[in-house]
Amino acid sequence: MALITKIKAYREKAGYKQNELAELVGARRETIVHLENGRYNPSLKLAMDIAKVFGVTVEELFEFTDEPEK
Amino acid sequence: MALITKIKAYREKAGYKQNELAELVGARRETIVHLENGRYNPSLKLAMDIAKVFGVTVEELFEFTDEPEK
DNA sequence: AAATAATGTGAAATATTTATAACTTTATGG
DNA sequence: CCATAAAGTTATAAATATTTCACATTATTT
Repeated sequence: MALITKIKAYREKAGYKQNELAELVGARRETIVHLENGRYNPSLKLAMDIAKVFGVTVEELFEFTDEPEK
Repeated sequence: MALITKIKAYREKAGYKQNELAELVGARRETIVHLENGRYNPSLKLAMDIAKVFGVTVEELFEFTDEPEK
């Protein structure tokens, strides 16, 4: 399961730094880094909080593909 | 943060037992029980897999309220 | 009413996410 | 170029989700 996300694109479009987005959703900057780079499968709450910041659905922001992680 | 979910309503409408839904999404029956009863904040992957079974969005299926859990 | 199926509970073990912190690398502005 | 900001990495610890298992309760069928 590989995670594809558009967080970085939306974040830059909105003009936020990673640390600003982190603060908006009550997470650490490193967590945002890891998510933008598809490191892991976040909690539903965090995913929804981020989607809400950008006014998009979770489905628009995240997609799982079936490839087993190498 | 309290989690409200419509999993049970959709599951019954679709005619699945808890163990059948669990198998469809590769989880344990007890996990479904706990989710239906709002015990915890699932992973995004699990939430999306369940939503896909019912053909609805994650937002339609799950909602977080701000009340701190008692 | 008895038997069985379905749902619920809770504890212990395991897996995974998230936080924390310290450091590196890359971009950006003076 | 130099200074600083922003982004990325890695390791460890802490928190939380999920599995596993064993049993309890509630519903359903005969």
